[in-house]
Amino acid sequence: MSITSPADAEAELLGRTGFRLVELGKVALAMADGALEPYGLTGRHLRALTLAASGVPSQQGMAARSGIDRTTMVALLDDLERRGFVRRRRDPADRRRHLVEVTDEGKAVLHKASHALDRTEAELLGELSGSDRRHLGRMVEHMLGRLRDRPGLPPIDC
Amino acid sequence: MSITSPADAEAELLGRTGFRLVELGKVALAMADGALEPYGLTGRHLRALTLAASGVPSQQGMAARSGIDRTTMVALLDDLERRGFVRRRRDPADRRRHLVEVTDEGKAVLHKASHALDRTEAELLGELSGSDRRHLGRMVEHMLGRLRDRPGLPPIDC
DNA sequence: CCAAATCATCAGTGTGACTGACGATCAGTC
DNA sequence: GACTGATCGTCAGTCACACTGATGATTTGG
Repeated sequence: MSITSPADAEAELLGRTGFRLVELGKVALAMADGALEPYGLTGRHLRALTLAASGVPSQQGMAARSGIDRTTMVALLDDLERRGFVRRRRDPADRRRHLVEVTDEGKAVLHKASHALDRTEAELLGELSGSDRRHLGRMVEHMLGRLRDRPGLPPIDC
Repeated sequence: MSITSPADAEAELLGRTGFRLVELGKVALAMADGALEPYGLTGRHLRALTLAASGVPSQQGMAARSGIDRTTMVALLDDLERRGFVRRRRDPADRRRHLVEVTDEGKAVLHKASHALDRTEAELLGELSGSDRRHLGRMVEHMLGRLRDRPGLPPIDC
């Protein structure tokens, strides 16, 4: 399809499914950040906290795994530590490393944040039926699966 | 559902449809920027160019319509003008305003960019069937329709 | 024991958009 | 016609944010 009238140019750009998906992604991120805000967390903080909870050994390992820059990871963990959600401890087995362990407070906030995200997700998906949600999930999964290790794509650092 | 084991925490976060949608949006944006790059355009340049083509009168009107900051719009149009894609002219009816008109070169690049985005979209949607694509489009549309004028959401400035 | 590699960190840099101000112009009022 | 307030485009300064490159501490392998 080609551009027929000048006034259609905008509609043609904005109407693309790709553009809508970009828009939807931004809205979803904004909603998640909004839901996390009462806990003083951003999406990246949560990502870092989750990585710590999943037992990734070193900070650089967490950075590599998530695509977050290693120096940014330091700052994120600084925040989380200041708030008492994680604790850094030298790895006795390799004293270059810091073991990042989630405190009880960190676990509690992770739990609460998880529920907040559940509510956000419910709001995001709106009145979509169960089968619609499954279908959507499958299609998104399918697209991401094919594209994820496409050359030249930046890592998704959340 | 609650977190059962630490190792599941990451999967639970990353497996959410909301998170996947954020990821897909970022991938889609990166692909679009990649497709536009040969023409020296970014998504925002294209958005500005499209706004100019659709006949929005003033620069500030374009900014307001798109959510792009007014000073950023100046810079975008500076770029586009330097490349000869648009031309600024005082509005004779209101000499405060600049009429932004798309040059023939601008129209040509808009046309080529549109085709590039078509190809990107084909790659993004992959092997989804026609009915899947329609279903996806309807669902995305439905979600965006409900969420778009939700309070507190930032404008989508592309 | 030494060289190279790895880890966490930090200071400096750079990019990108926003804030606030400016001169120019217009619309409405007296 | 002069005055006031609003709007337009622009620019300089600022701010947030993440990245580059370097550093000291530590480990690993020869």
